[in-house]
Parts: sequence; structure tokens; C-alpha cells
Amino acid sequence: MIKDYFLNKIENAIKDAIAAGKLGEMKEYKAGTLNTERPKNSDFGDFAINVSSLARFARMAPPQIANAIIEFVDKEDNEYNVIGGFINFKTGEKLLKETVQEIFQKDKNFGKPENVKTEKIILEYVSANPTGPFHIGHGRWAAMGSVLANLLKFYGHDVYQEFYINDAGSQIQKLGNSLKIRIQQELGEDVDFPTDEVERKNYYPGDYLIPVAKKYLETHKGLPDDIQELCDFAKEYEEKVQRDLLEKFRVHFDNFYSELTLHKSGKVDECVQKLKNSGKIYQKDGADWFKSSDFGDDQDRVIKKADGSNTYLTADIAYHIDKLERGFDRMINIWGADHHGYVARVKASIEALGDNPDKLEILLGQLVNLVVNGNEVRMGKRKNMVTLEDLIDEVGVDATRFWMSMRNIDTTLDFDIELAKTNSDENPVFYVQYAHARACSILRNAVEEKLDTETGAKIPAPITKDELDELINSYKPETIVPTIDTAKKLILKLEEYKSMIKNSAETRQVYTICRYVQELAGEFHSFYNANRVISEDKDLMKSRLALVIAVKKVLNNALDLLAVTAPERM
RNA sequence: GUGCUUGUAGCUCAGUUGGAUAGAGCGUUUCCCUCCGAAGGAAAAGGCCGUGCGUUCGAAUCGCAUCAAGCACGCCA
Repeated sequence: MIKDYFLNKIENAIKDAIAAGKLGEMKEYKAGTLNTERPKNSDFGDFAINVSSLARFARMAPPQIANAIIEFVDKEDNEYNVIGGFINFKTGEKLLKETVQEIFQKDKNFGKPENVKTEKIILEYVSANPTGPFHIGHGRWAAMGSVLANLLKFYGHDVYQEFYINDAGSQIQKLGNSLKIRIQQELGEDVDFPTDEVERKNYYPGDYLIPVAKKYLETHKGLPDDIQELCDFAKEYEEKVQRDLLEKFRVHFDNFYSELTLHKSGKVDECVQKLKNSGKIYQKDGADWFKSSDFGDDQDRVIKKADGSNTYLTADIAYHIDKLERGFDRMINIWGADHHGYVARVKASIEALGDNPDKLEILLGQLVNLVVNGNEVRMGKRKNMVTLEDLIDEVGVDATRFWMSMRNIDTTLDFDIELAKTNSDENPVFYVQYAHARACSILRNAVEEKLDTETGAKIPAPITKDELDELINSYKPETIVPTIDTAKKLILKLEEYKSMIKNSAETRQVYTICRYVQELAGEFHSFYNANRVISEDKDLMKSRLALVIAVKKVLNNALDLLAVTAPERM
């Protein structure tokens, strides 16, 4: 990366300057003291390093330090200048040429970090109850999780994507009871869900169970003897609905892990036993309590209820222990912010059982607000909800994925459904896709012969297909030279892809990919407007075509990570 | 009441581990197609970085307090 190259040059110069006794009282330089930043004013340079923090070691004024350091820099063809305590760096032709060459050489692997520590990671996200369709909030976890998986894989990690099915517990009974009412209604019986608010909470009164009831009656004559049969039927049906939608949304899990199997296999009981053995369990009011407050939780938690059954937390602990036993170095979970209270207690259990709680990394995502006509619509969970499928059908997979991924996970996401579906030019995903389509269009035009509108004579293509293929397949660094001055900002933006990827993967913030891709598209549009690609000057044309190809490649790579399509035409 | 997250331009948001004159998109105003896609570009206007103290050479960034918004505080899952 150019910024690391620059930092390295400066750090080496500092060491030489110290050895030469030019940095006052400074005796040694500790790596990591300085870092590169973006100059406020791009006239100063492409990158900058502020050496003010060395002042207290050297006991010299920052400008003097900067000037002392710069004497020892191996400058090659790059420009260095000092303003105050800043050393500014202007990228020379060599580095720019190498960047474009690297894009051609590495192609799909351009930007893959080198010499980084990689891990075996289990990434768990969505993990919904199989009791109904996904709502919009699930869409955010699905989009962000799948992008994060793509990103971490590209980074070099071994990533295993898992969906934890909450298919044990009372909500499945609720589901069965609700289906029973829907079936009775289908059979013409005069029954309905309770109107009493407290009673009603034992049911899912949403319409979505009506088709399930119809489906059930296709193969059954009436209600079964055992309500459990309805529970299982509805659960399997909803699971299928969820999986089909995930597929449609380009989200692929390696495994769906059923909570029920966790109970049946005895792993939950095993887990309780292990906790007991750890000595962190005590009895109170007939229940077993886990002393999680010993590990930073606010209070202790019930692990086994007075009636002998396990709590949801118990199963969750068993699940995370199981993940560790499967040999993962790191567990990353994406949870809704409404579950933040669970972080401390699950981490506490890992520590209590003698493993490192830092292996569990929980990304808490703020919720999604639906905005319709400028007004926030509260997400009623069961009534009048807009499902993820409704949203995808209205605005499309690409726009939904992009919008769901484009914000910092710490901020609530306002999803303006009208904006996303009706007003395409305000929609960033179209802006980016347009840039890609435009690049493709230029490449098409470059090899197309045209007809003169007046004479009807054929005008030969600006460049032959073979010449274009040769440009792509055996790209030479010199090719870019004729346009390198006008393309500098664009090339630097392409180069930034490398640091963006590294940063995004390490901070787990996938929205930076969305931001980057908009910025790259913007730089490309600017370049396009300022410079004519197809022209008489063949060397100039080739250099610009090479740049167009490079932009297309990087846009493609970035959009691949987002699993958003890169259209050839729009 | 306690904890977590957020507060930056009219709106939606960036701000890369504390640095130069706080940045983008949308909206507003003005320009740019005889020519590769104007679904684009160039430019202008627009700011008490919620508020108040503090830390230091330096704070949107760190600390404390305070105000506002969202979420969570079950032997539910």
C-alpha cells in the first residue's frame, strides 16, 4: 500500500537521522508512533505524516524535525515537502504504474491482504425463530452477515456461516396453537384468536398461517389427535419459507443448527453439569443459578428453572460451547441491539468453563426503521408488518442488499422504501451500477465499427478486438503513461481499495465497502467527463481504455463482495 | 433508576487509532452534450460537530457532567 510505503520511508529516514545525531535528544524510534493521514488540502500532497508527536522526544520544534527527517529520505520519483510539522507526499509515476499493473496481474485477488493472521471463524447471524416470515430487521443481519462472510473469506479467513434455529420452546407451541385455529377456520368452524390482549400473546394472529392451513388440509382430512403434529408441520413449513428467501437474497449458510437437536443430544444437560462442576452454580428458590456476576455480568442468571426445565440461556451457552468444541478460533455473532443484555452472560459462561471469552465477538446491530412518505413506521412484529420478502419484491435484491449494508452497524438504519424504489437517481446502488455499465459501454464502443450517418460509409472500429484483448491479457506498465497525469486521483482511489479491504475486514464494518464503491464510481464519472477515452491518438486511447478496464475490475470485485450485480448495460 | 447505542449542513450520513481551512450525497442556485450512456460532470451557497466543564502544544474524536432519541433490564424465547 502506498501509504505504508510512505510511512516506511519516513520511519527509515528517522532511524538514519537519529544515527546521524540530527534529531536532538531523540535516541530511538518506536514503531507505531507515526501514522499516515489524508491532507486536508489535496494540493499539499496525497498523503501526510505529522511529526509533531516526536517533538517531546527530540526537544525540537516540529518543522525542524520534519526538515531533518526529509534529508534522509530515499525519495525515488516521489515528491516530499514540509509544511509546519507535516511531511507531505506526492505519489510519483512509478507507484501509479505499479498500481494499475497490480490490478491487471492480480485481477480477482487485487486487494487481498498479505502476511496477515488468519483464523478459523464461525459467523452466526439471522438465527430467527421458525415461526413466521422474516421482517425487515432480519434483512439487515442477512445482508451484513453475508457481506462480512465474503469479506472475511477474501481476507484469508476460513469462514463457516451458521444459522441457529430457535426451534425449541414455547413459541413452537404458540405456532401450533395458531395453526390449529387457522385450520379450524378453513374447516368452517366459528373460531378466532382471543381478543383479550394477554390471551392473544399466546398466538401468532398474522395472516401468514392461512396458506399453511390450506397446505395442511391438502394432505390431511382434519385436525390431528396430537397438537405436536401441527407444531412440526408449521415449523417445517416456515423453515422452508425462510431458507428459500435467504437463497433468493443471495445469503448462503453452511449449516442450519437446530436448538432442538442440542437438547435431544444431551448437550444442554452436559453443559449444566459442566457449569456445576465449575462451582459457579448455586440453588435459590428451587432453581439453579449461574453466578455470572463473578465474570462481569450485572446479576446472576437462572440456568435451570424450579420446574426442572432449562432456560433459553442454558441452551445458548451449550451452543457456544459446542462451537468451541468444533474447533473454531473465533466466534462472530451478529445480534440485534435488543439482545445486548445477553453479551455479558454468554461471555461469562465461556470464562466460567475455562475458555477465553474474547474468542466470542458480538456485533450488535441497531434496528431498522421503515420510512414511508417521510414518516417512521413502527415495526409491529406480528401485525401489519412489512416482510423482508415484500421489501425485496418492491425494490429488488440489489437495492435491498446495498441499503441494508451501507450504514455503520452502530446506527439505526432508516430504510426509505419510497426512495429506494421510486427515485432511482437518489439511490446509491444505481449510481455505482451505472458507473460499471458505463465502463462496459465504452469498451463495447471501442471495438465497434460504425456507419457514417451522411455517407453511409463504414467507419472502422477505433481499436480491434485483438488489440483490446492484447491490452487486457498482456498489460504493460508503460501503457498507462500517456494519461497518468489526468488519471492520478482515479488511480489513487483504485489503490485505496487495498487499505479499505484490510480496514473493513479488521473492524468488521462492511459499510465501508459501500462507501468506497460510491467514491470510486464518483472518481470514474469525473474522469469520464474530463477525458475522452476513445480518440485518434491511439496510445492515449489505449492508456485510458486500460484505466477503464481497471475500474471495471475493481468495481466488479467490490460488488462481488456485496453480492450486488454489476450490470453490463442498464 | 441502571446499562448499551446514537446526537456533525435543510435531509441522509462520512470523518481511518487526538492534527492543517470539519467532508460527501440528496435538496437549492448557476453552468457543461454536433462527440464514448446527461441515470453523468463542474461550481456556489449552507456548520456553536446536542450543551457545559476538563485532559494538552492541539479535541467532532479522550474523561466527567448534562439534555435528547432508540433499545434492553423475566424462572419468555
